[in-house]
Amino acid sequence: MPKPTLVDVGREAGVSAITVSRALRSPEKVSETLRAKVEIAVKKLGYVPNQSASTLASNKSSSIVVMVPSISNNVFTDVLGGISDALHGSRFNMQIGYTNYDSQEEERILRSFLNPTPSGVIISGLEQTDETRQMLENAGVPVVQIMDISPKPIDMIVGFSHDQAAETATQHLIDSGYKNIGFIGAQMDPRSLKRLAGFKKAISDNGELREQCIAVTNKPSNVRLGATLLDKLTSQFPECDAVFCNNDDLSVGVLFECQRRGIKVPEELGICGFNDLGISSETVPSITSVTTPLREIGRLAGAMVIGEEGAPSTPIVDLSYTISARESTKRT
Amino acid sequence: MPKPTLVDVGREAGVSAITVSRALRSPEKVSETLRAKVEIAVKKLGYVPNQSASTLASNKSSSIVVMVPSISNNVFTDVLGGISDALHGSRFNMQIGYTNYDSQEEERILRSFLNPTPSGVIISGLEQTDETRQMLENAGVPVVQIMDISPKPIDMIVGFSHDQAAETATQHLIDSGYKNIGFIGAQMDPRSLKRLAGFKKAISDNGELREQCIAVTNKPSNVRLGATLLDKLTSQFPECDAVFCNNDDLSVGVLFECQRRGIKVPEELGICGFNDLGISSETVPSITSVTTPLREIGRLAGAMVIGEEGAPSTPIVDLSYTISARESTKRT
DNA sequence: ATCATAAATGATTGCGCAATCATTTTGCAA
DNA sequence: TTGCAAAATGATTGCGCAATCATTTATGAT
Repeated sequence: MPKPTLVDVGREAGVSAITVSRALRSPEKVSETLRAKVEIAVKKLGYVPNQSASTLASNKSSSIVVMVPSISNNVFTDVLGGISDALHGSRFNMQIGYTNYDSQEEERILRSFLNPTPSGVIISGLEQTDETRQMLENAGVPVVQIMDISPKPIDMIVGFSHDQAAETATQHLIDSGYKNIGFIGAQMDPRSLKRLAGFKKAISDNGELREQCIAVTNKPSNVRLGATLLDKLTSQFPECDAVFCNNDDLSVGVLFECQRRGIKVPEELGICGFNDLGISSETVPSITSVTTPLREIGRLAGAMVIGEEGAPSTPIVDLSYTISARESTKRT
Repeated sequence: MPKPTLVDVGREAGVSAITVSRALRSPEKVSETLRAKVEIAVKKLGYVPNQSASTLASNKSSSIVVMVPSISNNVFTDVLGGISDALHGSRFNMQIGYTNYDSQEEERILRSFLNPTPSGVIISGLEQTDETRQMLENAGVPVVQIMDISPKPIDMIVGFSHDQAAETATQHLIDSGYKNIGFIGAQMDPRSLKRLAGFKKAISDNGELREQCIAVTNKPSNVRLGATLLDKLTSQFPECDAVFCNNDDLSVGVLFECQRRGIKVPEELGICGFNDLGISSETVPSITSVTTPLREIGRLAGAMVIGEEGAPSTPIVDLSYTISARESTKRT
């Protein structure tokens, strides 16, 4: 038997199709008895609404488009989890696009996702192409940029300042007594570059910035890369006594490499990571990291994009970060 | 201006709407000149096909539904990455559902995802409700179960045997000279239970299985939990000299706890993890783990569900796992 | 009872596209 | 040139639903 339609349900319940539609979409607008009859008919026939037809007829889909650079990056799985939380129980579902850190790809994917128009868009970062921004503005739906912060978002934005977070973390290393601080970074996307900028600012403000204190790569980040980059850093910058890492994969990798090479942490080398992904607090010694509100970003973005009550009333939400000072920077 | 439709493009190109549709969907069926004209018109108007209308008219959507228990579990991000790889460049897109390890929730989500009928379904595990299996069979589309293995899949299946993998890993511990081997597990879903069964079998085959050698919880897994469960295990099973961990989060947590408590690995305690998620090979000492083909599962499932050439020809694909023996079990 | 008003329900139409079938044009052998 | 198959293009229709407007029924004040 073919899938039942609204007409079938109507026939079963002895009412017209449109009444069934109403009973399902706005139960408060139909009488109690009728609502009950419809419910029974729906159950009996196993009726499930056809999304496409609904979207086509009403010209609005119930999906929230989420654009992230990567799925394998733990940072974004946390954010997606937050969005998922916010959308759970609402009538909206999530449609995820992976841009692979490529603005052109982002534009391409988003273009196809915007027809039919979704109910809202959540998009990572500030670096959309002009075309993309144009599309988003024309779409006439709520748009929430996430991860970063800016005074002029496309529509709304929730995130935090990567420069400031990195600057504060670097200052923490300086305050802990380290003199020759290096920077290790992978996957140098725009937010990573901002972290580098924040690092440079803190160093410059406290003395002289030397180019050899920076070891970065554009490869995707992983634990092993932390070891590789520490090698590179210590060979080009032997007097290095602390490292600020772009993210926690790297900082963990650095710690392990220190253990292998017999470098004492925090005495001979201080280590600070970024994002505080859960393992940093568990290693021995535990690793200082910048705790960022990833899940909260997702949750707020979700709430904002669907206009949920309880969502922030301002379109710009600058969340705080905290330095979780741990053993890896505790020089006595 | 409103979004252009096929009719608009047709008018612009001086042809009928249906010809435009054909030019876009099966370019080989229209003349070269016309194809060019249509292409120009499409570019000029910025035409993007309306998915809903297309789906409604053709009664087939171009999405592949993927059901996974959780997004924050690294295991599934790897698998999703593999599926994403397989689908990239094809005309199919991915629609992801999170079941949160709940069969009823899975059934509910899947029901809504099946109308309109997608082009295929990829679903984790074997434990679907009868209703769910029924729905999937009725849908008449390719279904690929993943992660586990079974002689009678709903349609197709790609995975590996969790019992066997765990049994082999436990045997590796026995062969390494450990005498009192414990089991640590979190998030005891059906596959975890199979691993436990494999563990028990290996132990029983080599002596006597004692209940106190097992410490498990249903909480979601994380690194800290490894430490907690090691505490529990060593208090109920003090003579324990090796642990097989349900997954790598736990094994890493166990290693760190050993470092904190001054337990020598691998001399006083051997450690073996599961899934080999990338950090196990980097810790000091490195941790033995069961390397499982997560990304490959995703890639094959993707290829199988879209019937890509290069996909396996058999509906049941039992992938291999390997024991990556590392320092944490190298008793000299 | 009468009427006014609101609440409840129904009929019609079109969203944008693709399936189907109909028609026109092209290529080319005889 | 003619004829005919094959290729190219077009016209019509309906997918399932929701918006809009029309109609019926209930409610209640006088």
